[in-house]
Amino acid sequence: MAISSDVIRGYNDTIILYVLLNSDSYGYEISKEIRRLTDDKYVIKETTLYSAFTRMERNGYIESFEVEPEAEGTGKRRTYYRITEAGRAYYQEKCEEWLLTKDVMAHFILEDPVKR
Amino acid sequence: MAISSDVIRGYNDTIILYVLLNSDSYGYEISKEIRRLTDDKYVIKETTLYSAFTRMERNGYIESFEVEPEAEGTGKRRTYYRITEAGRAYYQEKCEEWLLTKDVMAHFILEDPVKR
DNA sequence: CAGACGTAGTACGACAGACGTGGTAAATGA
DNA sequence: TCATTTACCACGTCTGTCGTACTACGTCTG
Repeated sequence: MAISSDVIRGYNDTIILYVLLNSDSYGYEISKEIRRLTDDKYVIKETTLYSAFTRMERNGYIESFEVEPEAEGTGKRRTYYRITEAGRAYYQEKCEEWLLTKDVMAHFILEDPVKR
Repeated sequence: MAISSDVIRGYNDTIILYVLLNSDSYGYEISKEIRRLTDDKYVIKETTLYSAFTRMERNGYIESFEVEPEAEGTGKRRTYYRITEAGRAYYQEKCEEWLLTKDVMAHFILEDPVKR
């Protein structure tokens, strides 16, 4: 079963910010990193990714900067993103909210130990 | 912190179906039950609840029946809902999906043991 | 007995995140 | 040479959620 994206709705931002926590990155790389981390269990859609960038930059959670391919053979021009202080704070908040959500949902989920 | 509803987006149906698993119920009662189970941590909005009913009935996950206040002093007319077989199957699916989602999200959440 | 509050439900419209479709363009590999 | 990978973007649609507003009955309290 693939994860329907609506499940994660509202958490794509959190996922992207997590990737940016330790190093600046750009769309395509972030997308690959998410696939890598989840063993392809979650594949973010391109349009979702780029619209998240727009939204988060508008909200001040990330900043962008263009990187031209100075060295030859480094591919095309890229738009890098850097997480801001506000972004880090927002990430923290969303983590706490997630933990709360997990607790709440636990009341409504019957796990089937036989099936797992 | 209150749970922003968008977090749970797509899982309100699951939550409602859980309440209906063991007994038929109606809007107002289901709403109270959700609050009770979560210690008021999650309060479903009225409009969200009733639009979920419409959607789920359309999809065949629940069936409705009217109950008139036969005995005097039992309040107003109520619309009861009953979960269908398709609804039970859907609930099971969503549970499995939730477990998968939890696993995926775990990669992107840093828990702060100090703060908890 | 008036008004507040709890019970029970509905209509309508707006918003926002996710995503489908389709496109540009350069670099790489077979 | 031609497909594939890399890299990004515009536009429009869909859908779940929610704000606002409304109806209507019963009960409790001052």
